[in-house]
Amino acid sequence: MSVTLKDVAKQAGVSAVTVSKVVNGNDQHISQETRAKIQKIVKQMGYVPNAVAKGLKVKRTNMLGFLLPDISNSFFPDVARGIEDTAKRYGFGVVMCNTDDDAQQETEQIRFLTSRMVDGIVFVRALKRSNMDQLFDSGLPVVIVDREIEIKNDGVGQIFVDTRRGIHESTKLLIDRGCRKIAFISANYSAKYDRYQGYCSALEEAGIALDPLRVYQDHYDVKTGYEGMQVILGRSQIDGVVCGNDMIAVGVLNALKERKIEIPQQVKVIGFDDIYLSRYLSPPLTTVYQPAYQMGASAAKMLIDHILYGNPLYKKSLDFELRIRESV
Amino acid sequence: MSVTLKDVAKQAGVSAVTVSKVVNGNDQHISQETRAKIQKIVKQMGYVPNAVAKGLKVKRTNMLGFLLPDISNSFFPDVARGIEDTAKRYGFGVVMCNTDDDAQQETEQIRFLTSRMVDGIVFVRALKRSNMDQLFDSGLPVVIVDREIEIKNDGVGQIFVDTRRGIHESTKLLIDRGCRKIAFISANYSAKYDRYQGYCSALEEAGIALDPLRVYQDHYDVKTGYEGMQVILGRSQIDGVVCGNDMIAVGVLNALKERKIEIPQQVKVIGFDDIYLSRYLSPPLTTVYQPAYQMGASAAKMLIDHILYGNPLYKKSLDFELRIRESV
DNA sequence: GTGAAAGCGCTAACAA
DNA sequence: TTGTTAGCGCTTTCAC
Repeated sequence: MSVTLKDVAKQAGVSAVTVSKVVNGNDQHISQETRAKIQKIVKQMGYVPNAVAKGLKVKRTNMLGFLLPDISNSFFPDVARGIEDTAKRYGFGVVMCNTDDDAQQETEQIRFLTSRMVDGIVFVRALKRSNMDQLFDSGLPVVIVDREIEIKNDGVGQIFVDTRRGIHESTKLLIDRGCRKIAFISANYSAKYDRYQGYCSALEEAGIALDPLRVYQDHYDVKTGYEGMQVILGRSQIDGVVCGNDMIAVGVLNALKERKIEIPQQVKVIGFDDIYLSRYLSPPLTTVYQPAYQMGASAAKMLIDHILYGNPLYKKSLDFELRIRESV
Repeated sequence: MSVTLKDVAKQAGVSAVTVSKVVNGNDQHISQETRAKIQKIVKQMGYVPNAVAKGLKVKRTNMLGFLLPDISNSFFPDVARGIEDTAKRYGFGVVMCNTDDDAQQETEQIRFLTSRMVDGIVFVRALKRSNMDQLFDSGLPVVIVDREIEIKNDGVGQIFVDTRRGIHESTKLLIDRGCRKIAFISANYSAKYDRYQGYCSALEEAGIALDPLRVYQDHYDVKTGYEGMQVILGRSQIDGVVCGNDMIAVGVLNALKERKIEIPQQVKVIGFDDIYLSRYLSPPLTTVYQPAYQMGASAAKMLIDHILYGNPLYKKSLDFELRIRESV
C-alpha cells in the first residue's frame, strides 16, 4: 500500500494535521524547521496525497465530467483537448462520457458522474431533446458547449458559436460567387437559431426563393452528405451546396465526383467546422472554422473559475471564421 | 446535499449496514419485507451511492486511466471509444490524460492518476522513451496499447498489431503491383520491431536494394508526409510510397498532386491505420487497417478482468487488414 | 436477519 | 506553533 499522511507524520514525529498543513501550503504558522523536516520526509517516502480521501472530506474532487455525443466525431477531440489542458492547469482531471446522442445514455452518464462527485460538467447535448432539467436543476455546475440550447435555468453556462450567422455567411459566400440554386444539407436538429435559419435568411436577403427540394436533413455524418446529394441531384438542379458540417461536405464532394460534376466550376461546396483534414481534401474545402479547442478551453475555465472562486457562469459566443479554399 | 445511506436508513427505520447490503445485492440474509421497503425508499428518495466514499473504503474506485499522446490524433478517438464502451459495461469510468508524447507530462499524469486511485491504466506510450518502469513497478495494472514495447516486467498487459508485418505486407503490395523504387515515410520511432523493419524486409525479400535517399522519418503527421515527399522527390526517383500512417499519406498525396504526379499511375501510395476519412480522399487511400476500437475494447476488458477477477494480464496481437482502394 | 463498531485517508474547527 | 477531535459516506467484521 502507498504512503499516507499518517506514515509521514509518524516518521517526522509530528501529527498528521501538521503534515497536511505543510503539504497543502497552509504553512503560515508552522516553524521553518518542522516544515523543512516534513518536506524532506515527504520527498523521501514519495508521499502522494490521496485525492479520493481528500475529495470525500472537502467535497471537491477536482474532477470535471465531459459529456458528449461521440469522441470519434472529428469535431470533439479538439474540444476535449481544450478542456483537458485547461483543467490540468488547475489540477483538475477530466472523465469522458459518450452518449451517442442518446437520451437514456445521457441520463445514465449524468448519474454516473454525479455518483463520482465531479465538481462540474462540460456538456454537449444529444441531438434529440433529452431530459436535461434534471441535470440543470441538480445544482451541479454545467457549461454547455457547441449545441445551443434555450435554457430557463440561468445557473448554466454556455459557450457557443453563432452557427445561424455562420451558415448565413457561408450561404452568402456562395451567393456572392454567383450561385442561385443552392442546396442545404445538414442534421435534423431543431433549435430556434439553427443552421437552417441561417440558410433561409441568406437566401431571403438575396431575394432567392427557398426550394424545399434542395434541402436534406439527417445526421452530421458523411453518409448524410453523400445520400443527401444523391437525393437532391435526383430531383433538382443546383449550383452550390451549403453543408451543416465538414463530414457532410466530404460526402457531398464524393457524390459530386462520382457524377463527374466539377467542383467548383459546376457546383460550389462549403462546409462547417474546419476539421483538420478539410484543407487536404480535393479540392481543399472552403468552410467555416469553429474554434473547437478554444470552446473546450473556455468552457473548462468558466467552470473551474466558478467552482474555485464562485465566479458566476455566463453565456459567451465565440467567433467563427470563413476559411476560403478551392471548393467555391 | 445529496441523499446518503444514513438518510435512507433513517427513513426506513433500519441501520445503514442493512441498506448497504440491499443496495449492493448482498441480500441473502435480509428479509423480503425489509428489502422491499428499502428498495422502495431508495427509489423514492432518489438515492445514488457515493462512489468516492465507496472507493476510499474498498480501495477500488472503478476508474480507469487512459494515458495517450493526443486525443486529437485521428487514431485515438476510436481507441477511446473502445475503452469507454467496455469500461461502462462493467460500471467503470475513464479519465483521459494526454501526454503530447512528452516524458515529463507522462510522469505527471501517472502521478495524477495514482493520486486518484484509478484501478488500472490503458497506456499508449510517448514516442520518446520515457521512464515507464516507475509505472510498471508501481503495481498498478497497466495494459499497453498500440505502440509495442519490450518490457521486462511481465505484470504488464499488451494489445498490439504487428506493425512490422503490416508494413511488410503494404510494401509487398506495392512491389507486387510493379513498384521498384519505393519510398518510406514514417515517424522517427525506434523499436526493435518497427515499421521500418517491415519495409526493409519486404524490399530484401524482393531483392530490391534499400536506398536511404528514399527514406524519411519524422512524425506521424501530415507535415511529415508533405515535407518528406518533397525532400525525397528532390533527391531520388520513386514509383511508390509506403507511409507509416494515414496522416502521413495525406501529406504525401498532397505533395504529389501539387507536382501533378498522377496517383496511382506514376506513383502508388499506401497508408496505415485506415482512419475514417481515408476512404474519402482522392484517390481513396489504400491502407492497412488497424482495429483501433477493438484495441481499446480488448485492453479495457483485459484490465477489468484483472481488477475484478484477478485474471492475469497477457500479450495479444490483433489482426490488421489490407484495405485496397484506388491509390495503388 | 440485523446492527454496532471501527476505520479507509484526509482536513476543519478548535484547543492547548 | 502544534495537536485533538470529529466526521466525510461507505463497508467489513463480528456480535446479537
